[in-house]
Amino acid sequence: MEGSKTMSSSIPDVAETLIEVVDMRIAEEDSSSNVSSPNEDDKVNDKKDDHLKSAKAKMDAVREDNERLKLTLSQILKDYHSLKMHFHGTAPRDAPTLQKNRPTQTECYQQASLPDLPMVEESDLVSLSLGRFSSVVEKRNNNEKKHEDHGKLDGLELGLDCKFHLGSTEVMKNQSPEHSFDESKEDEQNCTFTPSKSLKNERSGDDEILQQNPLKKPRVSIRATCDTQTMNDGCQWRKYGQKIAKGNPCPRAYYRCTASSSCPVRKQVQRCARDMSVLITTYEGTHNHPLSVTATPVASATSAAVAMLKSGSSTSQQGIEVSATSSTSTNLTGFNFNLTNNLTRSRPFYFPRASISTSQSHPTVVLDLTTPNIIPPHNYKPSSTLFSAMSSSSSTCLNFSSTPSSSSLDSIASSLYVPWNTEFHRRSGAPFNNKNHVGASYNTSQPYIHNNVQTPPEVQNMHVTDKIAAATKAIARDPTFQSALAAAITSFIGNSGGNAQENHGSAENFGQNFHLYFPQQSTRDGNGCATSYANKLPQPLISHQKNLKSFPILSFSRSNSTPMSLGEESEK
DNA sequence: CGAATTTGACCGGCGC
DNA sequence: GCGCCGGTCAAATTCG
Repeated sequence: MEGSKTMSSSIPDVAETLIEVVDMRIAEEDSSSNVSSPNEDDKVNDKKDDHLKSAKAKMDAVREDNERLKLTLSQILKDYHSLKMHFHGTAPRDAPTLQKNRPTQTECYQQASLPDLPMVEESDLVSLSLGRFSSVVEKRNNNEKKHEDHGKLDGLELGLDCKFHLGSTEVMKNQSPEHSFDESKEDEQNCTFTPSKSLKNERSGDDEILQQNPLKKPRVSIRATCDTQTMNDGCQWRKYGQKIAKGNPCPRAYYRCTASSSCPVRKQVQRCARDMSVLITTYEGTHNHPLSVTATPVASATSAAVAMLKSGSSTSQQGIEVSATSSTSTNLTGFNFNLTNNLTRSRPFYFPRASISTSQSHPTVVLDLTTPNIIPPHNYKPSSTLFSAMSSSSSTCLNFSSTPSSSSLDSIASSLYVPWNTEFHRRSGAPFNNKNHVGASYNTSQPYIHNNVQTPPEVQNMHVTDKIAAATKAIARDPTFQSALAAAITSFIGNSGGNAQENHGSAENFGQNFHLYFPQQSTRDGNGCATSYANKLPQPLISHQKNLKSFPILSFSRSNSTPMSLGEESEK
């Protein structure tokens, strides 16, 4: 509210000041041009005349510019006043009711449309223009302790609202609403981040899911076979809690990023109840600090997943249905990365499925790194209808399987030849020996080993998290690949209602061949993990699958035959 | 001794 | 309104 008043007074003031400054400079130049002395010799006079002429010409040009600037300024002022009047005339109508008998949000909107309600003070405008936060404001009104911060928060909320309409994204960290809020909130709360509180105020103007789930941050859940306590993602984490969650004997650990004191990122780590070898790491929030090289891959993957979530949800009219009130799963996109290189030009490397779930009201992208890679059959034919058969589970998209088929493994083998001996693994050689992991009676002393895989020894020896990191690193480090991925997701989702083949070649501007595949069958062969995860989902989720829009699998085929090089990586 | 972890208490959301 | 549950806090404890 204070910011609104400040804005209303400062903008015209600044404009007037600018105009005055412009006039002053013109006057100064006029006076300085008249200072020339007439008592010089002819040559000097000629030169001075020329100089004067050129100076006057410049001045005329400056004058014209100034006139244009004046016109622009006056136009801006006019627009500003117009907008101000418009704002007065629409947003604040139901402000008084907030103070008394608060109506429902719908009632607020209805009242806002009434033309004959009295104008209200600007101080009331903010909270009303942020109807989504009404509950928060109300609660704060009922809370004397927090009431002191009410005005301050309102200003914050207004700023957030504007920023959302500017179209911030997860990737635009510093401009992202959640960060702008989080950081400001932390200022209020002595640098203690409390997602559950800040989440109330979070919204996304162009995100269907987030509009339907305005209270929850998007999450990215990574499922990976991992024999260590946590998956090494390159970030620094501090454990701040542990809980036994319902339905899983394994405790859920809560971590916060410690790379920056104000970093809002949280992660939850929990073993899969049905397959103890599977570690489920759920990330929430976006880092607001520079990431180390080792932290970039996973962060990029999660950011991409969140971007996918946002992009997908924004196209809900084209069929992505995500319910805010019940758990649903949207099988969004299968990523099929064809890292063709010298080793193999055969078949694409699949990342079978993308899914978005809103379990527990959190829009969540699940990246399943546990499932085997799928090789498209030789008689591979597009079939959009068959893809819907893949909608039977909640999981995944980016598949950096630890049980790859040979050819698919070969296809990324070059990107996995990484001397990836992390500090984490050196330190936690005895896996999963935390005394607090009660009920975790499985033997994790051996890495999770899959059979029937002919893999290069380097890759076989790699830990699954190393593979994840290496593969995500490969993506993160290859700008053309990243661009192609982003472009492909965007173009595909944007055209998901049409003929996907029309997208063929859309990524060629990024030096990539871009193919779309339509698998003919489900890509799970079932190490049990993904299926079990699906089984964990509430029944309504499964029943909703028939209503979900299916998407083809994307294939990114590198026209560049050079294998991706990742070997220079070294841990701190 | 400082940093990191543990763990019981607490809080808020949500369903009944 | 109550209880359950997820998530966080913060004092106590452990670790290096």
